[in-house]
Amino acid sequence: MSSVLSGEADDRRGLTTQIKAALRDLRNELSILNRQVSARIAVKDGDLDCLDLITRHGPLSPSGLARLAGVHPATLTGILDRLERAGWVARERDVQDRRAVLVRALPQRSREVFHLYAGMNSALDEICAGYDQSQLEVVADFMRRAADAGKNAAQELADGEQAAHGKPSPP
Amino acid sequence: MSSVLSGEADDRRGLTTQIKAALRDLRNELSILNRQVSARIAVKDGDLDCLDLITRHGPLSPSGLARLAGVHPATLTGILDRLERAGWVARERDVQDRRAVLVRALPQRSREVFHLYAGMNSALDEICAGYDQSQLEVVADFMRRAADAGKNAAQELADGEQAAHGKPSPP
DNA sequence: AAGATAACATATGAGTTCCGTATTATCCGG
DNA sequence: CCGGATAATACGGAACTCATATGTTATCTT
Repeated sequence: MSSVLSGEADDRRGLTTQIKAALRDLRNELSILNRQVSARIAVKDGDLDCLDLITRHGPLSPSGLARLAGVHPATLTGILDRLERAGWVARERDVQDRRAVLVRALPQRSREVFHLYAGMNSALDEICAGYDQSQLEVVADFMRRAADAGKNAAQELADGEQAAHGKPSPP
Repeated sequence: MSSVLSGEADDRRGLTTQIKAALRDLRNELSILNRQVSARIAVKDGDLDCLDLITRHGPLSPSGLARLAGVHPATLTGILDRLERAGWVARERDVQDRRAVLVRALPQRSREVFHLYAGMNSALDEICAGYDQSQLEVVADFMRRAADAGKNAAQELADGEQAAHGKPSPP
């Protein structure tokens, strides 16, 4: 068989491994950056994750947010208490369903956190400037797929947890 | 002025914005995945971050790890206590400097966590299979740069914190 | 249509974690 | 050797997490 072909296959395998390693690294560094930013605005890093979710996924209910963030509902109450007390978010009752609450991010303070990410932001601009358009498309595409894969993997783990403690598997 | 050129510039700007959004999303999803994995092995998610760092950056000292992970040294003592008690890592005294300690990951249990990431792992294999070699190189390269940018940004924030509380700026 | 049931958010409290500071052990320069 | 610096940990108060309980409102059942 062709050594050229198997050589290419090896390269691909190696690259895939490199990508996984880079992804672990990336997650870790971004996680640390997140921690530093959190410390600056005097919230827990989990709180900042939630704030980010609230900002991006519009006004939403605490229970929805709990599912989205993968935290216990009671924990989320505490998180929202802190975010609300510090003026990051507002709670308002849902007019459709008066049991429910809608949480929305307040725009004023959001600028602060944006400013803290300014360094990372401009660094990313510089990095992106080094690629051509089709390459940027590849990168954006890859990251969206990877994020989706992460979401699915997390969901499967959550479901598995469910199955382990509850009924084995619904028919 | 050329509408074609400004159109391309607009596309690039849009792509850069998309990449930043995708990166936020990616970080968030991976963070949630991390939380689920942590819950499965009964450790805090910060603990898992540290375990990952220990695994990847070989045996290292608690103080080095504290710097690397961006956590308070006293907090790290607690983290290591938990990881050690559960059999994830071992502490051993450094023979060169008997004040110091070396922390190393124990291989046995590491397989468990590997298994929990199996779903994500195979999903990434599939995703990577959809790109050709040069595209994979672009992705790997981008992620390494982004991780580096994150590290620098976090470092700058940490230094700024230092400057804010200590001397304004050393000459 | 009325009552039972479920869903939503939050209160409560026990157990755990975080982190500023103090303590102990060790290294290094003079 | 000794004084100062550095590594890791001990300690304790404040803060956090989470299982469970509670009060309110919606939805289902018959």
